Amino acid sequence: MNNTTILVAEDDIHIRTGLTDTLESEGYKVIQVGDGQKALEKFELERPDLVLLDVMMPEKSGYDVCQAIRANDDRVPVIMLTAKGEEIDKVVGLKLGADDYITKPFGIHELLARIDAVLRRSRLNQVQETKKENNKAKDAFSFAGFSVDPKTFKLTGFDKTFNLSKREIELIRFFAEHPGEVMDREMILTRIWGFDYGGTTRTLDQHIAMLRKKIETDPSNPSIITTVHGVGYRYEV
Amino acid sequence: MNNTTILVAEDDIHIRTGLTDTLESEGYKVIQVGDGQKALEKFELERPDLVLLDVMMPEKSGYDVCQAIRANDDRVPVIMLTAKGEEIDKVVGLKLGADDYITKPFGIHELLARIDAVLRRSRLNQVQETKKENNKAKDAFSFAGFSVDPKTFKLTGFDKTFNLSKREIELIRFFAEHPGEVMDREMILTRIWGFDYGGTTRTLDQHIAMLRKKIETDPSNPSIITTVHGVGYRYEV
DNA sequence: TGCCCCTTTTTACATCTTTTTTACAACTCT
DNA sequence: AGAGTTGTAAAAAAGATGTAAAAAGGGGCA
Repeated sequence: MNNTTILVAEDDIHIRTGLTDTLESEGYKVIQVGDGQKALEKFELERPDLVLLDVMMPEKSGYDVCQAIRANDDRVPVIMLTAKGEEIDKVVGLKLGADDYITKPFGIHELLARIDAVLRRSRLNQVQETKKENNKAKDAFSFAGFSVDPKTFKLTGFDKTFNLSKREIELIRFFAEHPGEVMDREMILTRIWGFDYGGTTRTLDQHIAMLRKKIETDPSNPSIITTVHGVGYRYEV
Repeated sequence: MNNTTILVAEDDIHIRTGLTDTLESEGYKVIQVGDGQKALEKFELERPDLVLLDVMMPEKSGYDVCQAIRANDDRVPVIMLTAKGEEIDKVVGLKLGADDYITKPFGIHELLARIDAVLRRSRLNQVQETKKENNKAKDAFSFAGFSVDPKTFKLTGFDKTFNLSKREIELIRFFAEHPGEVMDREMILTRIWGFDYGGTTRTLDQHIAMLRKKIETDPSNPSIITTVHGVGYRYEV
């Protein structure tokens, strides 16, 4: 278990609750607020270990909040969330004091990786807590008899080798992490494509079809990733 | 037992009483009103723990009520009920302050899940009550000697395994939750198909027949789900 | 910049599943 | 027996999925 508290400041209710649920399921304590003013209040009150700040918020923008936080705490890690097209250069470039930024929509792995990274850095700064590199994300894993190597983007097994794309790796990893469970489309899209992915659900089907071509013996009659009509897909164990 | 009070504002008498009955049987205290004006009055008077607001209501729309509530209480969770095709984006998008919305017709499980979710969040905000994820909805349960797993959509038992559809899972769960009780058709349709389901009652019979094919030793002479003539069905204990 | 190549997303249509309705035979109750 | 109810196969409708191909996006590089 983990005692790290994260303050999430984001006005979009769906993104906010999505973030909250995800972070809580990762073992973080989460405080969520919907505008910049409340973010500051909660920050003073709770002194979280990390702050996720949406740039566009009612009352006070993420920029303002970040500066205000930095004015009396130059240590707590701050990650800015920016929508595509917003001027992200300013966040880092103008030295508002943010430690990182991430562009929406972002997938869960990307977010968790950055949170890990900034937390690790801030802790190294505070104590000389030499923490072993715990980078599970890049370790090879096995899937339905294949071996998947995220470092080389290769899938090998049964005397075959395929190159995988980034999405394919993410998808396979996701299924590998949930053997036997039915994963519904919304959940997959949210976790891999991002909390506010706006695209169609057919994108996912398309990727599934591509994956099946590589991993299934008979792609038109899949036995590894099966369809659960009206819900999603299941990685058969 | 539960001391949570829910204010239900909905003009359709059938949906409203259906909601009320259901929520009360779940242990919530319910205050029901039929228009937006009364919703506000009751809100001030009773200060419920959660508000269910139909968007289309006489006197004052759900939007208006939501805003008015938010004007002096930015904490109480509000869930909007919208008919299919109504512009739901506005609910969340225009930042009226609702915590969630749900599109009619909705089944009871979906509603209860969302109520649980927003209540959990609002409580997490108030106290730092770190509550473990208590997701009963996804736990496997047993039914007539079978095991039913909502995570995998599989029914296993007696050396057999079947894949279940979403409706079948819902139906089986419903019976499993009410062993020995006679469940009348209207109630089953309301709870599973939604509070304003418009279809015929034969739909249910058809689904029962399908279920019996999977679970009964002799489907034409059922012993697990029996018929109560003129009323509905019963899950024999 | 403009072009090329590769990945990702969207589109479009065929196909397949599930759900619902229909139709009629069988059944229940009085 | 008669009226209403239920069982259930089969048709119909609704909806979801598979997938090829087009379109869009995104570097890298001349």
